[in-house]
Amino acid sequence: MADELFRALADPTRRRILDELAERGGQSLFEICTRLVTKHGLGLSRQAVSQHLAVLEAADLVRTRREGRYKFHDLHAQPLEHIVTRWLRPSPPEDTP
Amino acid sequence: MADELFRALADPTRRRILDELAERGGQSLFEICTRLVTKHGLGLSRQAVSQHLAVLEAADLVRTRREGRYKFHDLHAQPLEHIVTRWLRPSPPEDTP
DNA sequence: TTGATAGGCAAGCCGCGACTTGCCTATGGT
DNA sequence: ACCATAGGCAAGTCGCGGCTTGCCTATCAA
Repeated sequence: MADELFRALADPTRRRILDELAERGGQSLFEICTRLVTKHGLGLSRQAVSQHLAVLEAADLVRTRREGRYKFHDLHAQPLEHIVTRWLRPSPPEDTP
Repeated sequence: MADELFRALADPTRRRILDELAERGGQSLFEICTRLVTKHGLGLSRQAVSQHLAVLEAADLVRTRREGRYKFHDLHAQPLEHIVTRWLRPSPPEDTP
């Protein structure tokens, strides 16, 4: 669980996606894709973004809802609390690699 | 800067090292090495740990001080605050189903 | 129904990161 | 002086992760 969280955060593109969803929730795959290209100047394919979103969803950092042929993505920052409670406030370690 | 921070946190062994230094600061390379092997049951060489510490030091998550032929390592959790201020602060906490 | 749109699946390429191996420097005890 | 200890450096192996390519399914509008 913590493994997937930190793995998801390891990639700079995925962090950009989190930034995007933080400032504007409920975006579809194509919205995120075009915004990353235009606003952030990143050149990546739709599938690349799709795979990034899958990793973020596996880490529970992004929640999705389907409506018709659209799939909307929302940021879910709560798992980040674990990082704070692990080292910023001393607490027993909990990792299972 | 943020790049090195998240890259450092991506590896489970490095997280273990942070846990170790959190519960007992000022350890040398060999101390960390033996503790990881005995307490956590990890099998890694001295050089592996040394390289991990270098990554953690580059991310400013570990501060070191030399004394004679010893090099002591201490946890420096302050960079983790950036994670909180990046996604946790801007958006208030959500529901937890 | 047809075509366009939104998204998914799977195989493959490729570079980076984790780890090892071998050798080197330096400090300190005796 | 000698040798053990503490650590560093560099090259090499190897698997995994990011990305592409190609094709497939599903939904909606005309």
